Amino acid sequence: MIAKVIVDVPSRQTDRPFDYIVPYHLQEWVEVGSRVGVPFGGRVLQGFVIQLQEESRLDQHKLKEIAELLDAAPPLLPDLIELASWMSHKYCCSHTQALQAMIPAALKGKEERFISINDDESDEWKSRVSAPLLHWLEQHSPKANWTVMMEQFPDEAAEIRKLIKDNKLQLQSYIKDKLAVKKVQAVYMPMQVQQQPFDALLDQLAKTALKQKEVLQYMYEQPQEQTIPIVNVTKELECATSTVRALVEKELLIQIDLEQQRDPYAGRHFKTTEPLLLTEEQQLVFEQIAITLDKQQPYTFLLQGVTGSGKTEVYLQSIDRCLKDGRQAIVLVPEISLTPQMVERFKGRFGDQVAVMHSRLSGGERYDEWRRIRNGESMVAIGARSAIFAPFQQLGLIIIDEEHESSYKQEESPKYHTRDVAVRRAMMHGATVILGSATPSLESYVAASMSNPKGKLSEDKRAALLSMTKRVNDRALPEVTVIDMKEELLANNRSMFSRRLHEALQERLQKGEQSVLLLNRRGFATFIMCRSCSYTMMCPHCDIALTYHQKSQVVRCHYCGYAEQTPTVCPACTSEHIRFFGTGTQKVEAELAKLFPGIRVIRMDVDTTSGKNAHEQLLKQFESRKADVLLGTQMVAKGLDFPYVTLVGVIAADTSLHLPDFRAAERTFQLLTQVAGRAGRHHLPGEVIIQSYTPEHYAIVTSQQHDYETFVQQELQHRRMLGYPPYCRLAVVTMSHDQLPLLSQVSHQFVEDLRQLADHEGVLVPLSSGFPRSLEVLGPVASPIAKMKDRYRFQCVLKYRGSIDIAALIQGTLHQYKEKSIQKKIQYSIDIDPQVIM
DNA sequence: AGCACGCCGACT
DNA sequence: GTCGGCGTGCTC
Repeated sequence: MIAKVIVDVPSRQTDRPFDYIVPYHLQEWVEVGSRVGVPFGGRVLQGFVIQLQEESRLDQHKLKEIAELLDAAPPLLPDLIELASWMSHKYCCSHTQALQAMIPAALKGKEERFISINDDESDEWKSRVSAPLLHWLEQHSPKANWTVMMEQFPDEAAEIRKLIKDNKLQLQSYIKDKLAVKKVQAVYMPMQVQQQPFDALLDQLAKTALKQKEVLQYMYEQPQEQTIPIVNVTKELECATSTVRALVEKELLIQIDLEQQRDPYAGRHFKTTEPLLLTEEQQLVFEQIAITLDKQQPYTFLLQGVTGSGKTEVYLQSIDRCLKDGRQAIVLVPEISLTPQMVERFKGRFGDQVAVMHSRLSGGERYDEWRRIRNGESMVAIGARSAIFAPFQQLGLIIIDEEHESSYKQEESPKYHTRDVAVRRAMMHGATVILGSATPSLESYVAASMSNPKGKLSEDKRAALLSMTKRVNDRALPEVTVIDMKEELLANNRSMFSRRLHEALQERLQKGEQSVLLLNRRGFATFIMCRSCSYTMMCPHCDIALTYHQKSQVVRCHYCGYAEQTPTVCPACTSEHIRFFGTGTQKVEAELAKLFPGIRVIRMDVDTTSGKNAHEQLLKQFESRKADVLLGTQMVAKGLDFPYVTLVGVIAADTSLHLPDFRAAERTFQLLTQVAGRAGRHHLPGEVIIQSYTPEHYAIVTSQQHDYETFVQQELQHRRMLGYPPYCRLAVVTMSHDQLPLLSQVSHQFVEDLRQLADHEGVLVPLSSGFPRSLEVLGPVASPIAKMKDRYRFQCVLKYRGSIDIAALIQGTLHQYKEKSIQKKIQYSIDIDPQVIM
């Protein structure tokens, strides 16, 4: 049998299957999706079997054998292999990158090498190495670690290679996993012992061994061959481990290693909840979803529901319906809103069937949760982005909550968008997708509403828009006030708080209610600027301002890691007026303390949330009313639900409006709408105050009125005028090199070649022409970050429309560069803007 | 990505 | 005359 294997080398040249013979003893075990160790170019590499086929006589003589099988059960299933292949094409990444993204990092094996002395050879070679090396080899063979040897005897590397070639020494290597399964030592009483009368067993113990007797009795009373971890025994009976060991020595007990699963939620109790009675609106939505679930045909719903309309309950009941058919469900949530509150709702309804995967779990915990899914113990996976690859075999439902969130796009290769992958995966399984949001992304909204505006199912469509406009219990949306900060300035108020916000805060303090303050900034960097000469500290390797880290008193580049001490005087003009600028969360905090003496503030930013559970802990403190104000960036806006919050203030709504990003207005609208939903979710009425220098901007006006529809219409008009998605699709090709002239030359060449290829296919037509298939190539121009890690960066933007295989076009162009020197030195990065295929 | 093979400068 | 630089090319 021949296995086609994708080897774990992320390079363009090796990004294809290689053939290996499946050795006889592995024939029963190697499957599509298996992870194997294979000899490749003189070493052993990890690889994935993507196909199996019968041997043909033509090629087998040059083929090598699979060296080892790395897992008892294949970590990947055929559907994921197919999905990976689709991803590698669509997102222009190697197959191995796509495959690797699907399994926990714990399963990324690395080669480990050992060297041993070949016994049956003569001793004459021993004079060819130094005495210390020979001694070391003799001591450690046959498990002498190669890496250790190379570190200790670097000068003798060449001679060692020769000795291996001459068959005096032998090199062995195998793949070692990053993380092993956690084992606990456990004991059980073998049947033949347990069948004997207890007194007969006692005879084998010393009369004085009272503790051993206790243990023996305890084990004797267990059900037949019940395995119990030793720690449990010692805890229960308050005895030492050695006591148990003594019984193992006497063969009264047998010790084994028990695979243990780390349960990140161990010891927490989740209150069981029953399905709630749905409101009329929820019921209508649920019925539509139930129909497609029952049909088991792929379908995508965009569920637009105002904050507080009870989307989660609809999710829960949909999942329940899906589980009843014996199919599994995936729930995706933005990383930041995957809070214990959220987990609790799902665990409360579905109990242990829920597996949770997020970045705050350790590698081992994540691996264990993944294994629970893989072996069928778990039927519901809830997690961030990568949980879309949960290895379920019969997927019935995928839910993407807050589908507009930008964190669903992965920034590193493979640069996939979770939404697109979800729709694709659902197609393969006949599963239903629910995209939920109060403020859907324009591309989803347009795709769903064009596909099916009335929300009625029809046979020929695969998507529909569903909406919920009423809040559960008919609570009113909070009153939103927009303050024009220009007027504050005219009224000689130079503080960052408007008079209105100041009053409102004062009022909450008096009443003992809580407030949330949002500093609307993307990122949280604090940079350093001289107030005298406006010199800004920049990274010498990247075109990026250095960020200031308070804890370590250094300035650091967060793209390349370059760091230096924070200066006390300006390096350019030696002025002492060098200051930290940035998020200003600290500045806001200081001002709050000045204006409201004794105020208790919890600040959430990079500095305060870097620890493992810091984020969760801060929120807990706030929830238990240990603070009056929660102050922070975007992260305070997501999914929080505190009963005593009656005021939400946005310090400067327009800071995110003027970013060089065509989605800036959309992001601002979404953020403002979301924070507005934070206030007054319970019995106390809420108030929202938004401060802005451009209060007339449509993103601000419409968010004040909670008017998604009007915002969309205005924004669509802009997008159409400027030629941006959803009126076209975008792909950005970024190229980088350390020599600017060469980079410029190659990128111009690239654009020219791409145009030529597109023209050849008859699609190089301006978008304005109205042709169904059209493409424009813009650039090359310097990237927004013009230099990174000493490499200059140029980018080309492709705008296109219609059924154009943009990835194939780009790859086809790059493929033309036969000159290896160019191919190697220039680095390419290809970014496909998310597009909803429905 | 590694690692081997191969063709040109500074050393015993 | 050899050691070693890293440019080019291959890995089932």
